[in-house]
Amino acid sequence: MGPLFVQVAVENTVYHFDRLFTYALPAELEQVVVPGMRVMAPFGTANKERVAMVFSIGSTGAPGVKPVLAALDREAVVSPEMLELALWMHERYYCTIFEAVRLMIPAGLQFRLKDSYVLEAGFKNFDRECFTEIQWRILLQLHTAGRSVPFEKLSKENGITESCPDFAALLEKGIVCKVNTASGRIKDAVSKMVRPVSGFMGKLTPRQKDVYNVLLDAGEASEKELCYFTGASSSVLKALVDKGAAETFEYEIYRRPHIQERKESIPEFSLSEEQERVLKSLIADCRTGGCSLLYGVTGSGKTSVFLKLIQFVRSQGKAVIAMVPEISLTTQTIRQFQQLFGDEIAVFHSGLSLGERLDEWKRVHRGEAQIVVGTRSAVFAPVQNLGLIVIDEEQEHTYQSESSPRYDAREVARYRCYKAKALCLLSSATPSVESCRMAQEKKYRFHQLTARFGEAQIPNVELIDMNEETPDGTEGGISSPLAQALRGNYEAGHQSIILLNRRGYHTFASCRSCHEVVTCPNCSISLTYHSANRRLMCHYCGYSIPYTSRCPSCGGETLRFRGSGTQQAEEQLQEILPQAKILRVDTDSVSARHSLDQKLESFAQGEYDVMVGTQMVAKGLDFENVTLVGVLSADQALYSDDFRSNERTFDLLTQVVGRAGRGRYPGAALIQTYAPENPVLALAAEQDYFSFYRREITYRQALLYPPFVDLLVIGFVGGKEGLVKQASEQFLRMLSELARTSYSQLPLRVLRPSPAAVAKMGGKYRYKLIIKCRNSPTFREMMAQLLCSFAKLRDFREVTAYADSNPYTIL
DNA sequence: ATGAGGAGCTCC
DNA sequence: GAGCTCCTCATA
Repeated sequence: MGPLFVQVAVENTVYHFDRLFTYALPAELEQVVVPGMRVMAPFGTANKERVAMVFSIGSTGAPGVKPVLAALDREAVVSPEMLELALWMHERYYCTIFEAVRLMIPAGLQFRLKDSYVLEAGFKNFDRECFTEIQWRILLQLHTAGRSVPFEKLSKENGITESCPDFAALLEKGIVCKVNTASGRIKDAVSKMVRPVSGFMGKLTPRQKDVYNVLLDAGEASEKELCYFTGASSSVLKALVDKGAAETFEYEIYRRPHIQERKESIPEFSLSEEQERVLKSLIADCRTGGCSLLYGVTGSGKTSVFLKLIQFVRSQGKAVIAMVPEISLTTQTIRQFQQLFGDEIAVFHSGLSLGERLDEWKRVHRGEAQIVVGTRSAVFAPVQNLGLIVIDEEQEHTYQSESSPRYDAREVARYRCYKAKALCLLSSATPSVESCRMAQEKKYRFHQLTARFGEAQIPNVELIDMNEETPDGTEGGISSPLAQALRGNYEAGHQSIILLNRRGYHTFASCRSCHEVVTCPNCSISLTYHSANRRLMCHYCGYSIPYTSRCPSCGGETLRFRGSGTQQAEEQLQEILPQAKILRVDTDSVSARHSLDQKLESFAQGEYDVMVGTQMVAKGLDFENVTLVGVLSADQALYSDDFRSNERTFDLLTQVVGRAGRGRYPGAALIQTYAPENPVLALAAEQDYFSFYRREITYRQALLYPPFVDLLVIGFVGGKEGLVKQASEQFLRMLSELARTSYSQLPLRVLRPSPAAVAKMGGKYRYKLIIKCRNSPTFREMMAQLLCSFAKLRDFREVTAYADSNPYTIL
């Protein structure tokens, strides 16, 4: 057998030179290293130690390549299928391979490389005279530690830097050595257990004897339990162990996310005839794999159908991933899932602690949990033998990552399903235009649920023309028909939901005399008033100033904040319904992790009469006593200059209207608007998805938008505006050149570069370049080449270019 | 002669 | 992006 080599993805590379690198595998690691395991590898001319993921092991490799230094895992942490997925993502999303790999490893398992220092092994010369004060302190600290100490700690406690003369001298003489430590891993949670040593004949005190007998009886117990049951202190246990009457061992436990038990249990559910029919066809789809789209009006019981489908898939011994768009929806969903599947469920979302996340990941990795429920990141769950991925409310933009790697969880899901011959099920009451088009073209199978489940009726929707309402001085007020409806509903003992469209409802501050709006100096957006701290704050960078009536622009005492946030809406509602209990739900009021769950739970229990909030209240919630929904202003989303604004408005209104009348009482919805003639609003009021789709698809075709083209946005970011602008122009020239020569066969349309909607963010200027294209492998090859050659241009070092494929918004 | 600083290149 | 080498140019 000749020498072996490994192909690895190295961390902290940059896209333009990222690829799999080959290292020699030393003989002592041959039996240890497998693909999917991380290793330590020297990288670059300085041989800086970097974490690297092993992709493959083979016998080909140039002689003289550097050797891998050590294995960092005891077993593979990423499966071969997931490694393949990482390469696919690298090609598809213009990210580095390791960035893609990182998504597949829980944060608790990720290494943070830290520079640490140790005392030289044979160091004996503790002569105070030879060292300065600071050096002496460092020596003592390292000596007492007896192991490596992170530089951070040394620096904080001794006030040194890596290049300061005292410290540099110690390094120079080799008295102190630099070592790289991989840290930041979360420890396994262990429970300390005790078991008796049978046939123990030694002497014990009465107390000890007592505990020993309990232990003999129980066989084994955790230290905690044993102390609790016997009332003994831990020193009694320790004495037992010391005398040899008992021994301790460790038992790995899992940190499980805590799900509140609902007081009454959900009754066993049965399916309607229509649901039964859809379930049958979905079961048939599972055999073929591919993609299916389930369209079901709000309240038609899509979830019940999934649950039955998942039961089927599990009965075939296959694993399931179920995704929901938001954390706030996971609690309701998980509760339902747990009723049916118990511990087979693992939860994946960002609301968990690092320890919980790690442990849920481990349960899936080890095959102990085979149903994963979670948000976008759940698509990377390490399930084996995948049978089904369900994507609920598939049109939601939360399935797209807004930071690098800018992946789309739906595309990743499709890829995983395709590879595993599993079914990818997209579900929605308002499918994205793209998905519906796929169904229309028979690329996805299509199923629909047209009736609300049980006695529930589609709510009656009315548009209220706000132009006819007498304005009472405040913006976004509550019209008299809505106020009347609220009173009626309150008196009937039912609950109401009021939606405020956050977009355009910013409580920005503007000056009455000079009409200037207060904006962030780092980001080109207006500051928002927060009543909690009475400050004007920037949503992008966190910049804030105290709110006063003094205008920063003209200096007059005429600054006022305007617009109607949830708080003002809450106050107005309270005026209309003085007796009612009102629940406000927005990002300000639910910042604490569990408070949203608690609030929703008390709303479900009927402790509140009205819920008012932003998009959060629009989606997925299911309260059977809600019979009235009011939308304070439907217009804002319509007038943003984004090709998806109609779709967003239709989706939002349909969803929120769908919250009403889900139980046995009929529901109603009132939508306030200044543009009552707008056809999108009329279609949403009628809950007529297919007419909306037909209208929208025509518009998309006419203006050449997805799904008729793919969009690729190239973003340019840098500190100097002129340079960023020039960079985008240079990029355009390079693109035109390539498109004319080597890639002349590619269909392509490029829009002129322009400043991004938020042209300045965090003090950096941003430009964008929109490319309408077919996202083919050849196109991606061209873009990869372009991004690489652009990165090498010296003139634009200070500008970074990145690509964002099919972004949800192109603002 | 000397060394600071910029350009250019590679990273296995 | 980081770190290396090589080159140039100002300076004594």
